[in-house]
Amino acid sequence: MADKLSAQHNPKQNHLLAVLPEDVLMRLAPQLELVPMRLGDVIYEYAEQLQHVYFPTTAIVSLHYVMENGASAEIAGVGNEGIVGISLFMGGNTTPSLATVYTGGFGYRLKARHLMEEFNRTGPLMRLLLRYTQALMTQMSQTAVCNRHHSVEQQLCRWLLLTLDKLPSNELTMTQELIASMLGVRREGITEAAGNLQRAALISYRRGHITVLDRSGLESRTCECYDVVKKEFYRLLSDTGTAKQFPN
Amino acid sequence: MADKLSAQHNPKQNHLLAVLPEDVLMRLAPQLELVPMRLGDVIYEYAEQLQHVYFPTTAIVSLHYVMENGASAEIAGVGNEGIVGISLFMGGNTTPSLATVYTGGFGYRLKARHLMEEFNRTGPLMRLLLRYTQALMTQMSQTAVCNRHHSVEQQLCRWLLLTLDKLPSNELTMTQELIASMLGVRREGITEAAGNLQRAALISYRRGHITVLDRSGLESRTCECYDVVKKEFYRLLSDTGTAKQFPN
DNA sequence: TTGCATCTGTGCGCTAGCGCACAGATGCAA
DNA sequence: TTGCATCTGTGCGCTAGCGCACAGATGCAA
Repeated sequence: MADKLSAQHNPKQNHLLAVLPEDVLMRLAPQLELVPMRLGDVIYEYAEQLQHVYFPTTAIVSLHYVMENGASAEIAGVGNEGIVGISLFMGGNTTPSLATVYTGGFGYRLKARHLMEEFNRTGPLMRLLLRYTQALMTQMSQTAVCNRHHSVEQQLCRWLLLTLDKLPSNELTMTQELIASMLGVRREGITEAAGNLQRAALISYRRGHITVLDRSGLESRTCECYDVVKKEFYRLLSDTGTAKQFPN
Repeated sequence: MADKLSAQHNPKQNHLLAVLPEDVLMRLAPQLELVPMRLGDVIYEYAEQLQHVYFPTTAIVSLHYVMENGASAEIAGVGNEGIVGISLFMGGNTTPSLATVYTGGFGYRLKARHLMEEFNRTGPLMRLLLRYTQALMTQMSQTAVCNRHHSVEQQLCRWLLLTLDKLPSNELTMTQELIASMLGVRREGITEAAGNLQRAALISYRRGHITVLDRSGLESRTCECYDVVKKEFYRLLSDTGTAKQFPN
């Protein structure tokens, strides 16, 4: 099993780890622990001291806030382009939001202490993580803008595209109910919007599975928010000053 | 004039500068330049290299995004508790959003080079700014949540309270039109909500001026978002590890 | 192979907020 | 002191999205 895993899995499947200079990655590698991240797993919640950070490879994590009345809203998503647990190095150690796995898969986790040792060298890892954090802030900002001004259908398109960008295939495994709770809208609203997209032959879906058929069709149907976020991630993480390119 | 200014103005009116250890502030102080920040001044815009960062003392700045169709939405606000220009030290040097002064006043500006010199010492200033950035992220997140789930009246209350927290008095100088464009809603919506608050004797207003009469009344009328943001700022900036207390 | 939990589809009444239009109030500039 | 730009108030029709209810489809577990 371990052999099989190491054949299939590699820390460089995570883009942040992939762009680190070799010497930094060599120092971290012995501490990186491949772990399954299962649908519904809570990676952290409010007022909880972070013990680890996670570099997802095939899993996707949602950062979201759950209100007193139980309603929720996603703030940002983290997949193979990022890291879960930024409040560790930002200094707050926790946030009012939750991090929950919404697409099961794998990731590499690293003990808080080991991350901070490398971060405190104030070298490439620190610079990379701060740039990543800024990109994440852009995603949060654009979520706020999009929630304010755009239709459920536009938001669904944006969300599908952002999720797709973190996946190797064009199929998402998730129910409409789950998408609705991520976006903070009614399930029926997603049923209707997804129906429109299916009739337009942009996606096809069956119980719990969505396949994107026409990516550029979705792009033309979404709002500008998707593009803003994508460009900002590219800008911030493709020229990291680490003399390595961000995988596209 | 300069004498009068220095009598009235002090870098420690900005809370971030106030909690810095004396030796750090002493190094920065000669480089801090008191500048007026006038209503409508654009502190930075997209794709512009930051030349300075700003520590507002009496001014308030809005970080907002303007859409292709001209509509806008505020992402977060920065007053005497913060700094404008975090993308400088985060490494991105710009953001897709704009920073515009919406309450005129003063602030201290610091050349990018001088800020980075101190930041790169990786001491108390760096730790403080990263914690502040995390608090700002919470504000952005909560803006997203609030935009999704809460009524215009609740949002207005939240916004008034957050703005009030950055001001010395209980009077805000701004038109309903300006508030509407900050929140990204119709001006008529603000007229209606403000009318309700006035009839409830929580505020009184006249053309361009809003006076808050009953702060706790506003607090009981707003959503949980205000409290989340306020507590998080307090938590992150009151225990900075700089052995000084954050002014309340 | 069937049963059943769960997912998706549809309909309906309701309302918050939008866009537009225009009247009246206000207060600064000349 | 007046004129006028600008701010605030109000009304109206419209619609996106909500909450609720329930029917039918699906696909996994036993």
